[in-house]
Amino acid sequence: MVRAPCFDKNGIKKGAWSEDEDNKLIQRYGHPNWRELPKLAGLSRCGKSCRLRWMNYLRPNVRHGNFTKEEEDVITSVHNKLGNKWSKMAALLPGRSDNEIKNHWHTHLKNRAPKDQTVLKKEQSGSLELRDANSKGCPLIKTSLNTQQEVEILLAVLSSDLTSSSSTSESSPCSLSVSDYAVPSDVTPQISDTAGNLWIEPFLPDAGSFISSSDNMFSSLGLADDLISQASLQDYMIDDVLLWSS
DNA sequence: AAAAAGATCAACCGCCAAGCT
DNA sequence: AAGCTTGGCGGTTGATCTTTT
Repeated sequence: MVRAPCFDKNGIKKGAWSEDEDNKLIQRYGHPNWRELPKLAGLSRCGKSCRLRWMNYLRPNVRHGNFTKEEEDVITSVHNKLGNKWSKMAALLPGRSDNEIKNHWHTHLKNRAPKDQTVLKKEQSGSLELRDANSKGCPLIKTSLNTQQEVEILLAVLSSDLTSSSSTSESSPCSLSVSDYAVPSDVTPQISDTAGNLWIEPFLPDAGSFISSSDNMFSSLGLADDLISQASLQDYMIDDVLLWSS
């Protein structure tokens, strides 16, 4: 299930690694420069290929095989909050490589998402929607895109809430991601509901568990403290919300 | 039994940020 | 300040394996 070995025009070998190559790489590991390492080890590989082979298969304590339920829970949880941050997931799962986690997500976990989950959808106009996947009607939330920071707050709040609510019910967490949203920096934030109230109002400061359990997430997004405070959540029911941008 | 379709996963590719010159 | 090098990350590919028809 690997690519057949071959050589490119520069004489660099590509494709599956042989046992002999693995041994040479292991013997030379520790050199501070990945690009120099293959020369010293007598390998016809590029530095990147050596690094990848080492990180995914040859480094000590690397694990392969079935993922445990706990590992899958970690992956699902991080994915719900941060999207495709495979390296962050790998940091939380000793012995697992980002590549393996990524593969496992695409082949096993991704398809387990329920059909009635709430999903975000990027609109052609650049607006942002939150809607039930089965609903053909109005989106739960629809807003003009604002600053990248505003979008990240929106996604962070929604994904965290839906994830936390899933722990007390049978429903599964929804999948949210900020990766697809490029937001013009000069657009004035405008998130409001049909009555013209600021969208953030349902999330007025509340020193509840939401904030304390989400500090790391917000910190990782680089959000200022006052914005984190604004993003706190109280009695938020996703199905009750219908917000439109003006 | 054979062909087709789907699933798996190792490895490659391009982009980006940080560090160095 | 600008350009270059390097390591790291996430998306994608493609060969092989497994299941279905």
